[in-house]
Amino acid sequence: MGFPKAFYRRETAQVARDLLGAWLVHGEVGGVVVETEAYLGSEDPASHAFRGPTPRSRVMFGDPGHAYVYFIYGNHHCFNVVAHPPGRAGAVLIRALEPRLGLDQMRTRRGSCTMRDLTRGPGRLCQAMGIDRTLNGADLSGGFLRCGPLPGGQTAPLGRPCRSPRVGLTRGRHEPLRFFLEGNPHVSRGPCAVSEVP
DNA sequence: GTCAAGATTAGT
DNA sequence: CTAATCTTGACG
Repeated sequence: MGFPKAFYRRETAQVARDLLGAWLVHGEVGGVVVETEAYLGSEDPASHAFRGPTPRSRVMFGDPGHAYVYFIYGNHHCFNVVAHPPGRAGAVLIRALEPRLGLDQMRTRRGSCTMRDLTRGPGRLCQAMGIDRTLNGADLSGGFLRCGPLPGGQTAPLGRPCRSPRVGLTRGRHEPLRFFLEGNPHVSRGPCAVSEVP
């Protein structure tokens, strides 16, 4: 089971916070979310939704609880979860995962790398999980691609929720819209925590 | 049509 | 620190 739609129909930053510790699965592979970033609508100059809907950003204005996947820098995919209150736009970038399921398959896709680097960083995470643009717009509840609460039997990931500025931006750089589990080894390098979150 | 920038990564 | 690599969106 995935999260109910109402889970995604809230402030994007709140959803980004609550996605820490969530279970994400694509086919035979998956893991626990340990790092996210919120990208908002017209008020966020770093967001693809800043200048209104375009062919690419259209899904950010659409149904919460669907995937937004885009291609960047000629090599990499980034996976987002569409999340926003009614009438707005926004998505949560999944930046890092603690790998739990299908480690062999992920390793095969990623080639030679340390276990720690398997799903650390948005591009690596997509490569390991086999996520690409064909999943853009896909529903995240209960199908081949699934996002939901941590199943019983899975142990909670290490670390307390914290927040900091987002990684790799030129504009909108100061907003503390990155969320991560402080001290978790699968979190990417980035700004140190500026505050904890409940 | 043209062009610069980009929510990254691997390599020096 | 820098190159790689190609899509997107703004502008004319």
